[in-house]
Amino acid sequence: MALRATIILRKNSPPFPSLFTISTPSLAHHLLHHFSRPPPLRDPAHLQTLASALTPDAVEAVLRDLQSWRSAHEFFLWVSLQPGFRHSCYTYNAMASILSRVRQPSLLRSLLHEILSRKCPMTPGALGFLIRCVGSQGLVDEAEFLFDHAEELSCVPNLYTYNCLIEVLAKVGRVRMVELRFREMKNPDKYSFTAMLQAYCNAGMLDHVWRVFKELHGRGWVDEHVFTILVVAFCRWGKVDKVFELVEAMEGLGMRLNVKTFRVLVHGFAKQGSVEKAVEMFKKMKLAGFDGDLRLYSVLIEGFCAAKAVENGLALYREMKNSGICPDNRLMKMMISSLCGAGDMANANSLLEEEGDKASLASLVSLYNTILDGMIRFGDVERAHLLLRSMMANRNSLVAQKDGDECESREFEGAVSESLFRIKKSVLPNDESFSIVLCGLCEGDKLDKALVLFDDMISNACKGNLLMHNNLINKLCSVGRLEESYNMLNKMRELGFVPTEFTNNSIFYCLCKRGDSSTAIDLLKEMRHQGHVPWIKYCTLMVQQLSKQGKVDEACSFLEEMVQIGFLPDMIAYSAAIDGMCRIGEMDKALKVFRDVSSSCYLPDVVAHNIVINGFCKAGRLADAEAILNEMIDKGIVPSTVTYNLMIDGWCKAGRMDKALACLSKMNDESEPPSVATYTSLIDGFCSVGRTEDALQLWNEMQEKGCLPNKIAYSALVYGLCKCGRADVALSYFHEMKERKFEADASLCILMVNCLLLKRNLVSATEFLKQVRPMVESITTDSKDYRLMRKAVYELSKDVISLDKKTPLIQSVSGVKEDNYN
DNA sequence: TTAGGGTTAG
Repeated sequence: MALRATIILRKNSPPFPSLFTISTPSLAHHLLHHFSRPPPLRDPAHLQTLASALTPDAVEAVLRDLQSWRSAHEFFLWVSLQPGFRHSCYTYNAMASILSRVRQPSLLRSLLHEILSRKCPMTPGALGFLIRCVGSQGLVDEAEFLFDHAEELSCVPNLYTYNCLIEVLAKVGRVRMVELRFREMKNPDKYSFTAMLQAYCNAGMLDHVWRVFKELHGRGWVDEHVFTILVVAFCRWGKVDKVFELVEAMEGLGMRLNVKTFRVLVHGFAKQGSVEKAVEMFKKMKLAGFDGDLRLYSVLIEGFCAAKAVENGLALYREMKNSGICPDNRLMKMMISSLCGAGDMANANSLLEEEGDKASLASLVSLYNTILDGMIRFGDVERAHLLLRSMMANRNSLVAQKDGDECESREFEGAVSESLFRIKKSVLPNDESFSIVLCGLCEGDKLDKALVLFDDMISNACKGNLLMHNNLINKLCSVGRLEESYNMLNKMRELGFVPTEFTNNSIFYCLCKRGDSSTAIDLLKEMRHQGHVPWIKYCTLMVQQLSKQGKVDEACSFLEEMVQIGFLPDMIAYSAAIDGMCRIGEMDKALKVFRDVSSSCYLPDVVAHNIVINGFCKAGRLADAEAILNEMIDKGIVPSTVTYNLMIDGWCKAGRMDKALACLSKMNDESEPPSVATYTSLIDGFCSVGRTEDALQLWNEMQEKGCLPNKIAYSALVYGLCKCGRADVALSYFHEMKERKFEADASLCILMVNCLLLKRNLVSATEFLKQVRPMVESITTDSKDYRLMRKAVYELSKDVISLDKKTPLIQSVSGVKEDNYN
């Protein structure tokens, strides 16, 4: 390195001698002096002089010593422009090393380009070094390219060059390429095998990992690095026990992990939820003589908190503090949040007491906000509300003392002792505090309290946040308080918040629930303008509500207007409209909409077809219903159980049991399992035509197939048997129904009573009448049930059976003449 | 912050 350069200086350029030789360190020193300062402060004449003496060694030294990478790069470019200077592989590598350290892959790429285009001769070692730099920045293809073009750089790669390349390939898991290069190598060494191991670990190829490990072991090449690769890989795969096994094996061999690996393992286990194991590893780390720091403690404490073992987290927190490490705001928030979330307000409070004084005012308020949030998550919104109120009281107290000694830093007990927290005098609630509690109140269905708090918030000169306003509006809308939600919308705008898609959709919901289509259309226009999209399910709600109110045409117009505005309703919304028309018997209109929608926008699905089939069945137009069924099969839409149920019910109601049974067997053929509704329709159908035995056979078949009867099925059977005069069989099923905890309706009981009377089973009839008594109030005087009831009471009153005369209905029917009700 | 809204039996 004792190179000397001769520099011929211009005349009159003091303080430098006119002619002298300069050593490399001195040259480097002068260059460093210039390039460490901004360009305007450099002496161009002097630089020019220095330029003529440049040597690669000096350049390398300057690059190494310049503090800033930008200056280094600037120097490098300057050097490249100097006539007569040629970079060596070492100056290139010095620059490459800097660029990879500061993560500048694109500059690194240009550097490679230059090296290759200038065909800079490289030694195998230099090429290996360069490949490492390039690979570390993820430029794997470039690394391979360099290797493959070694010849152009007058380089014959040696074992080291190969190892550098396969390490790069291994790190990114390019196993096949590693294997290929490995096979090309003549005498792979320890490093080559280690790179292979790394490759298999990164690719998760466990069998290969063990194979290579055995190979390394057999050659006596297993070292700490090899173990570390394995341990980190097993940690990543969540194989905690294996990691411990390996670490113990290392200990047995007198090896130990380095601190970085320990940290990786502790972090890894904690993040994977094995916090106990993380702590065990942490203990090993401390035994190995390494200390924990805030980050490591934080990740462990967080692990405990996430595992709902807050008390362990707290113990570790204490240990950390005892070892002299102070928590940061993030850890404090996590601890306080977890303690509150677990309901441990006392410890949350102590933590705040211990650290609160050290925190800045902003941090302190954010800690209080964490408490508010934690209380709400614990389900104690009331306590959070009280705490917030105590914080608000601080402001009032400050105002009252304005001219007094407000610098006094005393604390006073929170206004409400149940909040358990001492409120530091300086703490005032901010927008976040109000938002947290207001959202909590909304969530807890305490809307009116939230509204009062909102007004108080405004008096406290706070304005909350957007989420809070949205929640308030959403809550108001969900309980139908539309006017108030409009007021809130105005207030939110005045406070500078811009309503979002969520805000508008909350209002849209309310309008749909009310069936107010014209206002909803206005809102949709506005939303379109603002680029907001309506939640399509509310459109369906609008259609349903309008249909319920008998305004099917309005529902259709609403959908049409939506299209005009530019929002296309989906098939579900159209289906709801079609269903509305079917239910008022407007089958032809319904069919037209069904056809229009099919031809213009959607392929109707099974449910849409079912709706039309249902419409036709209920209108008694079974042939039309069947035509729709065939049409859907032709379209390739598979009928569902509901489809067949609708057809079966239609045929049963028309007394066509043959057709209904044919449908049932089709269901079995097409493996659409019959449901309890299928059997109920059939049982009802058989009873209606007097075929009670067939009905009972189906009843058994249903249960054999694992289909359990429900209340409707029982009612249908009992009703049918009564109608056919089989009171005793009906009675046994009625009892079974009650045993299975299905409550019979009043109609069924009354029917049962009359049926028993017909059979002169007066004792049972009386029992039943008593059962009906609690339901009497719900029977209207103009109903069939009422007439049947009167008839039953009259029949019974003719016999000497004690009746409770107190019941108004029974009183009213007592003494009624038979021809009055017949 | 929001994913589920339309069809069947007594």
